[in-house]
Amino acid sequence: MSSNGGRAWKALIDLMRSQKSHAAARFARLDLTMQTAHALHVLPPEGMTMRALAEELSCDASNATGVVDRLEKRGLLERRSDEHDRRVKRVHLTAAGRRLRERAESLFLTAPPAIAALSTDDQRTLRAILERALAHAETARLDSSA
Amino acid sequence: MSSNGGRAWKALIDLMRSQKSHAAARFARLDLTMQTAHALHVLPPEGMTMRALAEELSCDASNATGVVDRLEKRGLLERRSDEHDRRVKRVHLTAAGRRLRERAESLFLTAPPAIAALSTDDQRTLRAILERALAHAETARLDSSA
DNA sequence: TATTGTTATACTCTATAACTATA
DNA sequence: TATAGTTATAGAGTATAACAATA
Repeated sequence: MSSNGGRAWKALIDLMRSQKSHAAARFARLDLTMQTAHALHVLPPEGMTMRALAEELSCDASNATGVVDRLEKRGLLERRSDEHDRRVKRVHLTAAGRRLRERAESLFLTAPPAIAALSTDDQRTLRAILERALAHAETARLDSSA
Repeated sequence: MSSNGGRAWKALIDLMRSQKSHAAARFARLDLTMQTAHALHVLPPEGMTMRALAEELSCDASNATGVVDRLEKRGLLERRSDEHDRRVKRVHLTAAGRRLRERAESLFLTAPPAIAALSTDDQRTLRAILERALAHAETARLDSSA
């Protein structure tokens, strides 16, 4: 037999696979991919270094350059050189970027049919368990970078 | 405030994002990507048409050609022309493909640390709820293709 | 005419290595 | 020397359009 954890993981993979194109299509209407949408999502008002953004996007720094290039070309964000360390560039959302982010935020929080069809109880329980799993993931991430 | 369903969806996206490279790295040790691993996973003993495989992979038929090309080049599967309809090609796993699939299967069922760290109760509940969500997704899929 | 599979094309994501300009 | 960011490159996933062979 297989463990519940293993089966849960398999179900998680299958569910994401079945929902992925649906989710991507919704972001595509804003001319965003999951990755560019996430970049808008995590950029704080005070900006963020390229390095930190790459970390947030779970990708190599060279890929963050491309993501920022595409968004900067559309005027959604801008690079500013750091005054104290001229190697560093901080990325800031523009007004247009903040407006688009508002619209993207609601998509992250709109459950697709497969989730919306669950009972209220299931939805609440699912949320609670996934947030506990995320907390474990975050703890592990911090431990490994220490 | 946001709905639990919306929050659950957001947590699902975040969790998959944080686990994706970890999962991909495990399949990479078998020289498989998530997509090629899934192709091996779904191929039945009697083979499958390119069309049906593309449907299973949730991608365009032209992309299935590429996936099958890569696996065929490694001798993991083979294309056979259908006898009754010569437009159709059926894809079959080879012996080597079946052996590799065995090894890949266990990876699909091995929970990453973030899931394994959950309590036994949480793991069982998570599995049950996700499988219900998957059932909803499957129902919707069948309805839309009817 | 419609369908199956393929090719051609273009864009995005991903990783690695090499480079630059700073520190 | 080490670090921040970039460029170059290559492989993979994705979608659309056009095509040949077959039905």
